Amino acid sequence: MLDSVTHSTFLSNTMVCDPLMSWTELFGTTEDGYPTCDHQTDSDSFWTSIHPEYWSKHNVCEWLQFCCDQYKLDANCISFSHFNINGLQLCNMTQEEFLDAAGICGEYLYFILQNIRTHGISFFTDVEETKPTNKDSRDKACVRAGGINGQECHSHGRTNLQSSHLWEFVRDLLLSPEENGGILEWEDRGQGIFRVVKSEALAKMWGQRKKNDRMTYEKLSRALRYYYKTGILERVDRRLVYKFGKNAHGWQENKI
DNA sequence: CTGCCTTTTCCTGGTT
DNA sequence: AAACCAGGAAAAGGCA
Repeated sequence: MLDSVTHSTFLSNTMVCDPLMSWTELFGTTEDGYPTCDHQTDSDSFWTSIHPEYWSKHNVCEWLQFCCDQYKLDANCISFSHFNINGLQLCNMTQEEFLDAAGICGEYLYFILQNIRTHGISFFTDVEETKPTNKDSRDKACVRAGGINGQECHSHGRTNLQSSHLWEFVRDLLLSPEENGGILEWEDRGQGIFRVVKSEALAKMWGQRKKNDRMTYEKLSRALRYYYKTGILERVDRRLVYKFGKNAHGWQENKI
């Protein structure tokens, strides 16, 4: 875990990405914990049951997160601040705008979105059958383990919980104000300093995520303190205030 | 089964 | 006094 964090922090995306990897190698038929049947999840059907144009802002965010989980995309590629839009706005984005916002994963995500829009499909197996020319295969490279997890996602797929790390949960909550409910607040957006406004609510929400109704802020904060050691968080000498460290990624504004 | 990692649980003691 | 913060220790769970 720490390894992947370190990599994503110190290597550029282009370095992480291997342009030679084929579509199939990355998304295809290898098991990799994602056998074909696993794509038939409730989440998949959710995303195809409602036309993207009718997705809410929250849905858009969830969809991106779901894709990161399901297809092992590196969330670090995506500028989430650019996707604080509803489904209609998402569908109205030009390909160029979309690529700008979604970074190196953009072509692949754009392709998935267009497939959902036009064919109502999102599964990888479907995508695979109608995959574009291999020039797009370079985007696969942003595939890595440890993508962010879908917050409050309708998905109950195994992969969601598995990749659910506390700091990513906190980060994602900060990045989606609608879902946040004032639980967390940026204190200094640029420096990654944030405050836990409602500690008990945060613990409860985290407990829900982990299906653990015994979670408390005391215990959650102990887990947060362990992040000081790994550089995910840095200590801030104020009550209920934390700061993202050099090994945390994906929280920066306008940063891909 | 093993080892590693993150998180949970519990605890003692200090601070606001 | 209640709510936090600091970490140690140990154990639970997930994962490769």
